[in-house]
Amino acid sequence: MVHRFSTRLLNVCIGSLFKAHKLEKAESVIINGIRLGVLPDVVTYNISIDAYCCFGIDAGYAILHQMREADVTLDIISYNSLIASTTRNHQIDRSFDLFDEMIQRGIAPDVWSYNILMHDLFKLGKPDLANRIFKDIIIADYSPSIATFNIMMNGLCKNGYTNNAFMLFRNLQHHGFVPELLTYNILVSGLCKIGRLRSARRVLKEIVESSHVPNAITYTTLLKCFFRKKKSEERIELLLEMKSKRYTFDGFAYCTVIGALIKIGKVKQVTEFMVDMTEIGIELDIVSYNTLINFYCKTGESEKAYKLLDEIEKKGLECDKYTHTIMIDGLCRAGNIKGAAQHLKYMNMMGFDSNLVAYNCLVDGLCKVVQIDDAIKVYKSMEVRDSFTYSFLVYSLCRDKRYHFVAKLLLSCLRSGMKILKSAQRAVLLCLRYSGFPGEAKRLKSKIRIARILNH
DNA sequence: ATAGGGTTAG
Repeated sequence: MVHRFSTRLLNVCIGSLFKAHKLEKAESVIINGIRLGVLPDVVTYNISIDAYCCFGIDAGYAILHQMREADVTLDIISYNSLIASTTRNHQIDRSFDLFDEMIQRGIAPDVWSYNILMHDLFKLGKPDLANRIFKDIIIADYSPSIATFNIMMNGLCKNGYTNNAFMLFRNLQHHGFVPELLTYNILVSGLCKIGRLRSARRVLKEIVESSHVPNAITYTTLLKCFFRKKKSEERIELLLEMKSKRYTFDGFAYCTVIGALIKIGKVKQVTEFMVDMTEIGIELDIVSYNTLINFYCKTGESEKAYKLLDEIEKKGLECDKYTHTIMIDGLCRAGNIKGAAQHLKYMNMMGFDSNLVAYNCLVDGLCKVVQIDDAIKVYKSMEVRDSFTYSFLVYSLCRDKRYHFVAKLLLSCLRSGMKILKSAQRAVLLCLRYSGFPGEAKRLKSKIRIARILNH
């Protein structure tokens, strides 16, 4: 009895140590426990799996081996934790292997396992398969949890079936299903994504009527949608509503609002919100810093931007690829192309997973100061390109009257299956037509058509 | 475990 109590105490202890990211401390507590005769049980190991999975599946999987060596029997929770972490670690394909392995070991999946599996299938863009599992759960009466329904509705929304999600929601309600705030937020987000603002607003009303209190997530989702839709009156109305309920106005909301206001050039309002944010005492994270640095880059206050960079370092935060990209874009805007190129080099040295946007900013910057040959040089050195890269180049090549080169570039872009703005395509055709090459324009047009058909 | 935030063109 004493023993069991000690192990429970051990578990509580290492649980909070892991939560505080004190891995080594947790490890030493486990080892000391063993020395004192307090043996870890399956719960101890499951907590460890959860903690180690943030370093990848293999780190979590290693705990399974430890369990086998310690002769502790794996249970369904061990596997569910592992399978759930495949989604977070972008290794969804491995979740199916783990599922097989689990069944082979004679561990029967529970509702959680099926929930995770559904979620993975939706994430992989396979709503049909997810739907089949959902039906199985219902038919076999696996006692679906509220998460089952939430995952189902969210997955439908994310895969372009928002209307079906809504139908499911009404159907469930009809059968006595009581939605939680999360359920409502999923629907609001789904409706916003397909631009059905009015329905989204109606759901907001329903939330209040059902005596739930909408939270910051509800509001930021709606607000982002309003900003995208350029509905200025509703935007202001909603902003006021958000501000009047201060407690729902968190760092996420501030970043959304400030980011959107920067985009539409409302400098004065941005400043007000920035003052507000610091007065409320919101702890700035790297995303907030990026937002603020972007603001100072856009207003040309580079000293302030650099000051924030110092602050990031002092706080022990780490600049991410967004910070660097924003700086590169800012340097270009300030006319310091050399500095931007240097910063990009530095960024490459640091080894970020993607520097495509930063390259695009440099190409755009070079185009804007009409150093088109340099822009082409950078373009040629890029390993990955997207429609932005091509758009920047196409427009400035047209302006520079390099018709044949731009025609070639446009075709290679389309042939590689890349989408490019229709207006950029039109620009090239118009250029050719009105510069004495109507025949060439015609030929290019049919080539574009063929490339489009081949890509479909 | 399932909902929300930051960069690039037009």
